Amino acid sequence: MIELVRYCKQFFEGALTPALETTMTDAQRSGCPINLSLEVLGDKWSLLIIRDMMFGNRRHFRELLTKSEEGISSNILADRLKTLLEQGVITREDDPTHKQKGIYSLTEQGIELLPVLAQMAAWGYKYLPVTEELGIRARLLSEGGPKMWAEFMDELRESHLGAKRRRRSGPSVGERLQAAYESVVNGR
Amino acid sequence: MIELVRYCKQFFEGALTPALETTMTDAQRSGCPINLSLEVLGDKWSLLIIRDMMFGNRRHFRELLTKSEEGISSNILADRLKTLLEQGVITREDDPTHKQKGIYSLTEQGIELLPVLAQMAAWGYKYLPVTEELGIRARLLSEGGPKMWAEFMDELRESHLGAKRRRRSGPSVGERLQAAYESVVNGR
DNA sequence: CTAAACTGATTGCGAATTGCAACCGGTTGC
DNA sequence: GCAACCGGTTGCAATTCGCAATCAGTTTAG
Repeated sequence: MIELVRYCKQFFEGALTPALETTMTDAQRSGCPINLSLEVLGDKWSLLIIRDMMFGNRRHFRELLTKSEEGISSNILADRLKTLLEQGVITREDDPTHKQKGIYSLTEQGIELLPVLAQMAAWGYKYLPVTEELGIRARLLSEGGPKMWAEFMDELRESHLGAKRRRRSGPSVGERLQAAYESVVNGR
Repeated sequence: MIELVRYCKQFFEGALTPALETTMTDAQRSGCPINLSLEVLGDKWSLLIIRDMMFGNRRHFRELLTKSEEGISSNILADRLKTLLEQGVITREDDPTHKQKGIYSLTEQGIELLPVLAQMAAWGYKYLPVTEELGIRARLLSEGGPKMWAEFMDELRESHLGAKRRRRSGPSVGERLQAAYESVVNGR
């Protein structure tokens, strides 16, 4: 793995355009899919940002900053958003209603992180000291299984990618999760 | 969350025994299952160690250290093994054949990280520049689906927990994954 | 029209974490 | 008895993290 880095270095050194150099800064340790995923998402914040975008409908910088349960700081948030943008997990576009606001959206690649989050949530729910309010979504998603995940991903494709979705009867998965959360918060 | 930390600090400060201090170092940021999972596994190495224990049959310190595709350093490995032990993801016992060797095993909690790894591998395989050799396991696991995962987890329960497993016909999932990997390495 | 609040960030700085190499005492195999 | 191997530990430099303060431009309230 280190050999590979050395190889890349001697191969590219001095011959890179600045533009390429900035995109090649990530020296990958191996071509293993788990390792590559961890190099993109393997820290304490990236997946939390994705979580908030998926389940909390946070689409603006300030929303992600202040409505975060864990209290991310602004420089970390800015850095992670930049990385996720570069990796193609999210996109950013200007908000037409406010010249400074940006709207962050999940890409298809980002939406397909839902099963990862769902499995991670199920594991945490089973083995870690999860709060009742914050665990209810994990429980419902786990019970709903891959079928529910697929439905939720379809909803995300609608709200983040603008994809048309065939109409369903009854409340959406997102609405059901939110309602369940609120009913726990309000003491049932 | 920060308030909680401050509260704990003023509550415990100066009144902690050293023993309690070492076990209370982890100040959790929130009771969200995803966050709690990330506080245990949210770094670049922990899940790679689990991966090597699951798919590479690495059970000793030196095996994990030297046969790692990515080249983990010994202090990091020691630190992560300690954390995973404390969190109940793995266990350690003395190797009866060698007074210095320890045998690390996955607990049931650790074995149930397989779906997380499988989803992460599937995502990486789909979206990241995965090597053919190192991607073949991810492809087979993805195609095999939850049924194959469950079978593999049963095999892990046998090799790590000493659980009895009802006999199956044909090669095990572990053997099939290994054979597929080798056939790719040997140029088919 | 002006002041306050809000926008998405950036900067500075101390503290914690990481990565690397060297090293350690004890054990095993030859 | 001696080299190789065992699971780690230590020292140190470099990077990253977390926090608070700050910034320039934008919107809103009075």
